[in-house]
Amino acid sequence: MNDVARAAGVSSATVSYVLSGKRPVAEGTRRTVESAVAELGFSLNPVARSLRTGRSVMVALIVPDIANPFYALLARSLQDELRGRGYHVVVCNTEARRDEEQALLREAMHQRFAGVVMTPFRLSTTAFDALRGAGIPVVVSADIAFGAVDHVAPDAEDAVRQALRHVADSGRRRLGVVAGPRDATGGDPRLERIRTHAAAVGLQVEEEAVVHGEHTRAAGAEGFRRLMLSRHRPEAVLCVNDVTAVGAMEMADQLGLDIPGDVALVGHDDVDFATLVRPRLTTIRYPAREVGRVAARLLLEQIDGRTQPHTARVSAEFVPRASA
Amino acid sequence: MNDVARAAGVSSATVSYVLSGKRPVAEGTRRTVESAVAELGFSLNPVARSLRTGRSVMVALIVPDIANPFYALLARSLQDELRGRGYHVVVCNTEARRDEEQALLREAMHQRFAGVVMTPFRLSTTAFDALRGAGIPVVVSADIAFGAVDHVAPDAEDAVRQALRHVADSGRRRLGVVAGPRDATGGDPRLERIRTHAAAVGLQVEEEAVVHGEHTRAAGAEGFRRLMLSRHRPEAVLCVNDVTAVGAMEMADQLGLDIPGDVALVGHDDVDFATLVRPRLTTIRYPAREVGRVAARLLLEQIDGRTQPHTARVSAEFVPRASA
DNA sequence: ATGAAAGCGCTAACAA
DNA sequence: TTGTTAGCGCTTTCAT
Repeated sequence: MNDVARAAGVSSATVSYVLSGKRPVAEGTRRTVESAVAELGFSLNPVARSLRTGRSVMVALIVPDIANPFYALLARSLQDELRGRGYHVVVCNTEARRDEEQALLREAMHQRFAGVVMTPFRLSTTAFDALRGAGIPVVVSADIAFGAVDHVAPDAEDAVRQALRHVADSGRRRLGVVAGPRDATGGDPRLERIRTHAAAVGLQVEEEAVVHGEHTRAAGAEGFRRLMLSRHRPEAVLCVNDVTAVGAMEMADQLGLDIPGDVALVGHDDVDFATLVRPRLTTIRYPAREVGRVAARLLLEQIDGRTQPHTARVSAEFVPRASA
Repeated sequence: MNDVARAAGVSSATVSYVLSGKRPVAEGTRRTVESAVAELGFSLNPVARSLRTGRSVMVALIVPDIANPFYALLARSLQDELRGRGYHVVVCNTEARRDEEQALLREAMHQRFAGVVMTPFRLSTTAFDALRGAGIPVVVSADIAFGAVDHVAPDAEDAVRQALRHVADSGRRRLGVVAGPRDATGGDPRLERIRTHAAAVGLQVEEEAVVHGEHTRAAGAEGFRRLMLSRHRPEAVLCVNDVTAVGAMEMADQLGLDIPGDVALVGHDDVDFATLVRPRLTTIRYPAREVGRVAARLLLEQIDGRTQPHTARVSAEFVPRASA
């Protein structure tokens, strides 16, 4: 920057102000500086800037697994929205483990990240206090709220109600659920929602018809197997997300069970491959792209000065296809 | 850091040396400092460190689209390997566009990134000279080499030969190819490999049986459609990757064509959903996880001082399933 | 074995 | 309207 200042015959402060526009600069001076900048191909050093301002240009996206297509699409969307404002997205995988979640949050603080977008699984609901204290904007994308931070929450009541009515209408009674991990923070809201609406349409969700596991293909397969081998085999199974649902499908194949003939199957999320599997997966869509957009919006609002926490609702939607 | 120094009754230099281990420190001093660090919950400011050393702790992963499951898995793998050494992965999407590729490379320089892992598509082969000049480690994951930079290259001759023999053995003669974009740097090596080995097993690849397009589902569908509606409809189609192959599958469905009955289909990559579609996709596996591992290894070697460019070969493998 | 001090490149008070 | 300057927190040379 000093080179530019010298070339333009001004002080480095003036160069800084020309570049940032934070203080009026005489037209002529501005032009001289700008051409010196162009001449020398100069550009600001973001690291020095970060040190001085205490804020970097990196936004952490902290999710269980970027290889899960839901999070991959969320990452893509978030980046598309943030790039225009000059922010970069650092992707971090927690594997839904509490220690990783905490470690990554700490790291985000140390690195003075410009913001954090996270889907926490096992964090305590007060885990973001430190970040907030450090003035780092946070957006949580989850079924439940985590303290007083911005929250992108699904509006899924209608969709789940429709899904369950759809299942009930096909004459099924006994419902099974492949739920999330038992020790996730706040339990499993998707499971609770299913319970609530199941009751309303006369569906039974026995205690032993709920199996818990991680949000992975393997866990989905295993959970589904347990359900199918239980005394009171469910006639319809809802899965906590599409990845587990696909695991369930593969297991059905192995067990020689027909979907939806022998058992109906419903997922959550509507990821890319939901229309690729056969039968096509009936699911409750939670739009990753829009979640990314909304998260970016909330984050930028905070960066721009909003301090009051907001909750934005994103509508889920029932998507009946062939598996139920 | 000054707080720690004061608390321990030493200079900040000593604190720095205790933390970095770059100079011997008396056992007693070390302990005093360490407990002061623990006491105050101190940790180094990575931004200040980056400013001073001229190297940040961020590694850019620059790919066409992180929502493509191949790249998503590559990202995951790269992070798993790099995290232990304290590096973070910044994911950048180019949409395979030259201007984005260049812009992101420039940005990586300005940000003083610790390294760049990239799958370039339309860059000139000298595009990395500037980065190299700035001393920033680069690893390219691509079919072709890009100048004198580290290169993770597929070793695919055997796999492609097997694939084509497999197709030939099933009695097909006319081969179609859904290839990559026409203006990609270095053409389309996958296409060329197919051409070479097709000749060897007596398969014909007519000029009009090659269609070009992006590596997307939509482009795959469109390319496949053109092939199927051409005068000399191919009896087998090879796709540049699995995403396009799945697009082709969907198009086959729409056109009322049976796979592999009416036309055999082979993909590239073996992404997650290759076993999810029906029929299961026959493909040429290119192991994303290992690509990530190898890229990380090469990158770390450079960070640790190697300057001589290396090429690492990763074996592709023919995976016969139901679509061909 | 340890300390003093310069300086990485920038921003923002304060001064003129 | 512009300049001077202090420092952000660290690493590293040089001195002790």
